[in-house]
Amino acid sequence: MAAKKLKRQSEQFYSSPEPKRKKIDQEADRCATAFYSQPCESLAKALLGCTLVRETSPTLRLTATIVETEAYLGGEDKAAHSYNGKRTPRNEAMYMDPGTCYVYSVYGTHSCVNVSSLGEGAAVLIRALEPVTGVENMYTRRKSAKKDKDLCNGPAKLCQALDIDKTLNKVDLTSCACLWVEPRSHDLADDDIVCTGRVGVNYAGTEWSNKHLRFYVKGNRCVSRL
DNA sequence: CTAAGGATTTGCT
DNA sequence: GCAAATCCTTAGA
Repeated sequence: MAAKKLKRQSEQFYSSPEPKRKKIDQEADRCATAFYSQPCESLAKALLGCTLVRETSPTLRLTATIVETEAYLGGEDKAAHSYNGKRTPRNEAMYMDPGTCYVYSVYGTHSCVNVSSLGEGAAVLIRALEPVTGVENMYTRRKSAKKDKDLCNGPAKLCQALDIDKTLNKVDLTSCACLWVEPRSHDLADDDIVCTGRVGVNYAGTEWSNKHLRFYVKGNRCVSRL
């Protein structure tokens, strides 16, 4: 009986457009609204060590550990797309509920993925992952990657590896059935988190590019740069 | 180091 | 409306 119901739900689920899919059963472990509802810097650090899960088909699940993030605060933060409360069609997701996915394209060909946090226009950029499952499939999209650590060691690389593009903009990570985050399976001490200036934001001036709003797991081979 | 690349925004007419 | 400048990057000299 239950199995039949689940099968029907599953069929409905996979026949609807991917970004619109809602979860059909209890995920074993998925970060919920309470997790995302924390200040940007705090969420950026909390995401380290968590698992980003991307289901691209009924039979293919890609997972990778988050090892590098950056906080974009909105308001005074000149590096943020939402600087000074600016709203555009592009950055709407930054103002949506905590746990909303913000995917934007940069330099034309590349996508980057962020997670909305608590605060107006505040979001966390995911900069690097350590691949865990579905590695072979990642290589099919990451043509130039020679080693596993090259698959996801950059914000646009990870999007390509996990097949994340703008069709996933504005999805709710707490309910989307094809993309979500799972909590840390192991503890991560504060001592193992390195804080530095953010990458690629020199246009914002030294004050904001040097602020320690970039976080990565100390010693991890998959971070985008030293 | 530089070129590529196209979506997005801005600043005009 | 259209043209120009900008860009949270990557791959490959």
